[in-house]
Amino acid sequence: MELFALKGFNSTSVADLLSRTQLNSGSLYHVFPSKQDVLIGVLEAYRDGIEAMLLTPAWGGVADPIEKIFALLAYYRMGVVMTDCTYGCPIGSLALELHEPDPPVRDLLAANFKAWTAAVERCLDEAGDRLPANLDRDALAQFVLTTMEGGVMQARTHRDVVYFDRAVGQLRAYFEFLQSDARTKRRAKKGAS
Amino acid sequence: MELFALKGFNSTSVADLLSRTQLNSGSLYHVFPSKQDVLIGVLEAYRDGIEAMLLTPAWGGVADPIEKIFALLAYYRMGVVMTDCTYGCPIGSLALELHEPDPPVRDLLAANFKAWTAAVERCLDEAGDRLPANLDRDALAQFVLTTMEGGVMQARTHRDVVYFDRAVGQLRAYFEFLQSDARTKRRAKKGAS
DNA sequence: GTCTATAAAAGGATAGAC
DNA sequence: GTCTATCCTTTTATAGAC
Repeated sequence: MELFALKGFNSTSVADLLSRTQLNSGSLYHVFPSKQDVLIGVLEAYRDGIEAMLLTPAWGGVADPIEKIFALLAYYRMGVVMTDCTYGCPIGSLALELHEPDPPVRDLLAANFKAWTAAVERCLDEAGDRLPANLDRDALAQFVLTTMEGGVMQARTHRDVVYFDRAVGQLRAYFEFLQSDARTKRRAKKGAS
Repeated sequence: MELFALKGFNSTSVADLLSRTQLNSGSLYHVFPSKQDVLIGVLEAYRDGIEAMLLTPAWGGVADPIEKIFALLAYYRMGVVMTDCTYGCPIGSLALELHEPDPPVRDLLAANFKAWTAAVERCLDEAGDRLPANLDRDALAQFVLTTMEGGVMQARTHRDVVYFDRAVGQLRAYFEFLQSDARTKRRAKKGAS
């Protein structure tokens, strides 16, 4: 996970993997028939570890569902800052690096995105009537991921976290509009009833 | 440009470049001292060609400044659809593939993003008072890029353009709120004067 | 299951004639 | 400026002993 996140898949050699894991060629290949199988193992680990490795640390002490969404983004921000804007989202990086991934790899990338947006969607559901009733929660959850990935990409490229912050700031503004809209509609409904 | 967009930088071999260009090793290396210099040439070509290769075709027949922004996104959508969701934004792909690019490469990636967002920002300026006066146009222009890159990433990963469409749909909703907000403020101002 | 040694291929880049 | 031939390194993966 560490090496693929740091250098990507193609730029990580099997020799790198052996050196980092202190394994010998025979041992690694005994478990993983090919380098791609290591990638599959890594993507499965991310998918299965989203709760323990991402959501739990990101949401420590945060109860409000909408703030949980921004806490998730803040957690990625921390990753960006701590690595001097060289690291972003390992899944996103792999998704763009591998142009024509084999189906098992592509499916796992998609599964990782799905797990991520599903977590956000649960927050949106929890937010209840603070958001408009007619809101497409699926689309908004995806849009949060869109913002994170696009923001991370620009922060990395410019080596400046402000590009991430500005993306999140715009998303925050959008959420404010949505909440304000929900309030207006609630009042109108009350008045009409 | 074609090969790097299709396969990425690392997965494009010099042999690929020679075969596609019908050049011999000696000729290519006579002009480009290394493979990275080819990349630099490609990134310069994108940067210098943004008007002719991107804006002009994307904006054919579109006059409204806000619609020009969405026409730009529609142009990328076309690229996604025409390649069965395998192709996205070549700059974004390279930006995430190259984890620690040499300064000249990184600067050119950043310059490409800058040229792109600058074009969007000009549209925002043209939109005048249809958008709130206190709007951070720089941040919003970047957010359009964020949406495009994040949307393209998910469409490619899921091999389904609907993920791109949903991202753009959310951006559109945000723009509607911004325009509505600008109208409200204009009325309030008129009323006060 | 793990070890060392090595195969087999592909990669970027260069040499030197023309 | 362009040609062919080739060097040298890195890379993924395997062989076969232990």
